[in-house]
Amino acid sequence: MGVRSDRQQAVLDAALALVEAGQPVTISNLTARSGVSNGSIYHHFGSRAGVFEVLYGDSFARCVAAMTPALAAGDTEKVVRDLAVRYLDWVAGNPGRARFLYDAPLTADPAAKAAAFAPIARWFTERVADGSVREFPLWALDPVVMGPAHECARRYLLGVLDLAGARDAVADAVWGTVAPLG
Amino acid sequence: MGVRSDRQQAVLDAALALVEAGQPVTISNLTARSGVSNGSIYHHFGSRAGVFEVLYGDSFARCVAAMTPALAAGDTEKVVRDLAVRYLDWVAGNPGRARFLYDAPLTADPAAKAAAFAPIARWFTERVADGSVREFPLWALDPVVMGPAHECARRYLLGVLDLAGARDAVADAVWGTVAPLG
DNA sequence: TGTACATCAGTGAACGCGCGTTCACTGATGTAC
DNA sequence: TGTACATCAGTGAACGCGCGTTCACTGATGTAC
Repeated sequence: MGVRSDRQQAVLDAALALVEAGQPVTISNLTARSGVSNGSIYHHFGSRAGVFEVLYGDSFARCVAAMTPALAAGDTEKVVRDLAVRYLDWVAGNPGRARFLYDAPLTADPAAKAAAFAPIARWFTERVADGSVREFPLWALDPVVMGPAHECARRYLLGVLDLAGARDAVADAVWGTVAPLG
Repeated sequence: MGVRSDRQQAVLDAALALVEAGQPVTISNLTARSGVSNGSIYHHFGSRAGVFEVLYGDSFARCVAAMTPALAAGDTEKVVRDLAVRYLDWVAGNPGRARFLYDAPLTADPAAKAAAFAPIARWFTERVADGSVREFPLWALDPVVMGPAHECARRYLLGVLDLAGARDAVADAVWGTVAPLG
């Protein structure tokens, strides 16, 4: 999806607004929120799932882009903690997109996701190699190391957890999962 | 819900089987799988949500019951690792119930859940007090400390993670979130 | 012991509703000659 | 400079479908007297 017309953007914006409002992303809700007719939505996106695919790809890229600047810090512990905190802050600032990523996790192909994550993965591979981080299998990076952040994000999106109040505890825990054994 | 009739149990079994098969738990699917008529389901459970409530309470209790024996071990690290591993094993052995707990997290009242979790919470409170475990806020126990286990369980249920192969990495990480700083 | 009635388990056709999708159509904007 | 045609954006009524739920009903099992 190259250039995006005003109408396409209006539909995508409406989809996000609906998710944020906790309302179902139905075609009729999309037409009501965006002012774009249902036929026009099908003309541009092909199907309801087509809207979701675009929104998913968009959101995933934004999320990773918000995290990667953390790698710039020099200190290993600071980088790890900052990655976790940046993720939480992105979720808090983009609840619609985050909900979207969790609700439709099989929408994008894994290869594209892995490519986007590559810089972060490489950073960890290097630190494992030089011992500044505990050894762990690379597949564990997102589900295991970032596990505390993910679970807190999910509960925040359900409305049962204060994410701002969880920042420090999550950063502590995430660093704890990879900190060298004392 | 005190004594449970054969028919009630048949409906609950069918609901679990449907979730395990990845099929939607609709009333018509329940009648087809269980042989119980839709009217009878409404007679016993009041509504579709009524079925879910019973199943949720049931499953949560079983899950906690599968974990608490871990507290019996003497060594602190062993207990923490065993809690994580027992949770993963319960999920692997009861994918239908687990999927259910994750899909309908607001079905049960938090007080009942907290009560069931109390023994485990108390164990951690004691270890925090005597320093055999790092200090962390108690609300963080499930989402943060058990975060790696939860995220891996969720991805296993989506079919994108090998849970048996994740046992060690998860146990390492969970212990890392609470291990005393070296 | 018999009779009348209340209660409860269970049935399955029928309902209204909202969903994603289709389709015939309009109108504006290139493009060929 | 016109004219004919193709292409594309956009419309909105209508479709079929599956859903949760309702409801009038049957039949068996207490219970009162």
